[in-house]
Amino acid sequence: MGRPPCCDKVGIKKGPWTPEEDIILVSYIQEHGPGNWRLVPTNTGLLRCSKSCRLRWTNYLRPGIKRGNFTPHEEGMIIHLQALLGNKWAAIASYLPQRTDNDIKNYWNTHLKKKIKKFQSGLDTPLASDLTTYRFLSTSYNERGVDTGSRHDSSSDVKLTENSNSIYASSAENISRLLKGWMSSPKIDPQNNPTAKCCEGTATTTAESLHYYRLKVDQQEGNKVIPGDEYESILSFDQNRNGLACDKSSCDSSQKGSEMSGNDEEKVKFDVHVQKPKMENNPPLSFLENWLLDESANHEVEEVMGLSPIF
DNA sequence: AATGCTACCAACCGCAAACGA
DNA sequence: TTCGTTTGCGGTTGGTAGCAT
Repeated sequence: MGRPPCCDKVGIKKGPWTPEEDIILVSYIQEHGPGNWRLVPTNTGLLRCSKSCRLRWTNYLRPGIKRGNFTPHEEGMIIHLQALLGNKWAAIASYLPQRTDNDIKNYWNTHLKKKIKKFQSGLDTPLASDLTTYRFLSTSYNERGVDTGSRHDSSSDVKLTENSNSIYASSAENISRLLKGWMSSPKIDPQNNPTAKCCEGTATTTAESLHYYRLKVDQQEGNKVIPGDEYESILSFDQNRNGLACDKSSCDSSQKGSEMSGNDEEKVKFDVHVQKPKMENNPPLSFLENWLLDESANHEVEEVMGLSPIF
């Protein structure tokens, strides 16, 4: 027999909160501050359990909460963060300070999951109003091993790269930057670390807490993320260097490239398996904050939170 | 107008981590 | 170190509004 639920006590009210209850709770918290939730029902006379009081405050009454009407930018951030972090709603919410984890979770379950499903099945065509979201769908899903066919190259990203005013970089650039940040400094110097010249790619999250990186090394165009390509070699995360490591032969683009393509354009495809860095030593996702801020660096907040000027 | 279906979201539940004695 | 309590988190549920038939 486990611990009885806190809300099973006799006389404890359940269900939607009334405005009167809200006022009582807010008044109490204004006076005493949030916390010590166990005392809240006792001191206020509310017939609610402490848990319910805390939830009501954090998800609804707390100041600074923005409700409803998720902007395309917010949608994009949620999609992207979900792809990186999984269903860590609290962590995702920390990057959207005006939104609660519950709100984000609800929005994901009711809107975004469907959008992604549609997108993956190829049934949906990105509309102008949805372009920002689709941008993130591309970066977050197309390169993670999900079979998305050729949509990545032919649809949203084509439009993106056509417009230099885009507030976001292309998928490949974004992911490359994300990865750089994820890997964290010190950055490996390719000159001194010949085995590390392919340390850029795309990140996805898997159930095994591994991050799979797939990239194409192209001597003409530089490193590029490519979706849906074959894996050619495996690289691992080097904890000591805080970067990717691989054997030199598998990184030898000329050798591999000629084997693979047999033409002048030498390309090597890598699949990079990277162990997730330890969180306690590596502040989680601080790079993402920087990245998100950087993405909007040339734009007013209102502009970024609304539609991109390309629309 | 009545009924059924779907989407949405506030709130609940259970688990686990954090905290403190 | 142990154990009880508190807090935080993520999954799920249930009520309700809106729409279709």
